[in-house]
Amino acid sequence: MGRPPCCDKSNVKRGPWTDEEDAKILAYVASHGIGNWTLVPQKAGLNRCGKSCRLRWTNYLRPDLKHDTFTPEEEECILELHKTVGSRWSLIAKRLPGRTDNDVKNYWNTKLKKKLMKMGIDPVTHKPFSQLYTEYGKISGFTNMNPFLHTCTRKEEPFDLMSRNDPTDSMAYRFQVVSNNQSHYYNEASSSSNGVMLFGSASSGSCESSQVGIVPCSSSPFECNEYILGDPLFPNDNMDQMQECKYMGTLSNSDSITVQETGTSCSRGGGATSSAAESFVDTILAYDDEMQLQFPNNLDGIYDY
DNA sequence: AACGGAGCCAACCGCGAAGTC
DNA sequence: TGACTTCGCGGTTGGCTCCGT
Repeated sequence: MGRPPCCDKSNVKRGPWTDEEDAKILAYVASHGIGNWTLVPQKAGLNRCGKSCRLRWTNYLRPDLKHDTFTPEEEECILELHKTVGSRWSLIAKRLPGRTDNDVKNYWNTKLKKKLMKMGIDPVTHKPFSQLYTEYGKISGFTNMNPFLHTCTRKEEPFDLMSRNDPTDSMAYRFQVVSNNQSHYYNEASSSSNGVMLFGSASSGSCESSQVGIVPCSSSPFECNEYILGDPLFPNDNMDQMQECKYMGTLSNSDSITVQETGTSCSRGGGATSSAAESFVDTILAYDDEMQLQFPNNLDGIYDY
């Protein structure tokens, strides 16, 4: 059973708002203030969905909104914030008085994204394409791997990311991709519309300390292996192995994060990781085979990789 | 003048979170 | 506690305008 519609969509007006409708909302808000939006159409005498009324108010009619073009300072601010939080438009808009998330989103999609691309900068990672190709090459076997790995290990476990002023208002996600010899961890900057994940930055889970370019994270440390431990597909013996190797990420002064080893016993060498990765892949494939046998009709062709 | 493509932006959609009973 | 309602968000779409041919 789906969620019931907020209103009878066949009987409400849609599309562009008229001056008269705008005036009714403005008059209603002026006398009643902002409250239950589902009641607004009825009380204001509008044949519109309440959600539509709210949107019209928040994106266009609010008296504190700016309707002029973005200034270079605002543009700079958007770029900087997007570099940090990705496409969390409402977060970015909160830092720009008079701008809505819709404004920022549209401005990004129509102007800034293209501008960055013309400059040879990836609008997702904010890194030069040349640098991305280099990094991409380092993750050998990335494209040859089972594509399931690119998406299945997304850990829907938000962690506090950056937000230098307000540590509570920003969340991001990390990904684990097990490649040939290493586990790679990524902060999600955004995901593309076709479902292919795009990675904001990478930190290596190798046993060597490394300095990697990365979107700035909060000062609160994290442990990479915690994301693997909760994975039901990951064999227990390998989990134990992973547990031995702990890394701590901390924010340095610059826009980078230092990943360093904090565990006392890091027994995992390249071979061990490779074996862990292979076991992981094998487990998934075995699980997949089992599913195929159980539901041959449902899975036929869907996971054709 | 007519047409088509690109750019732009307001509005819509669907989902998850938060709130209420 | 769980069902239901409302809100807020990010992604997407529809349609208008501009511009080149």
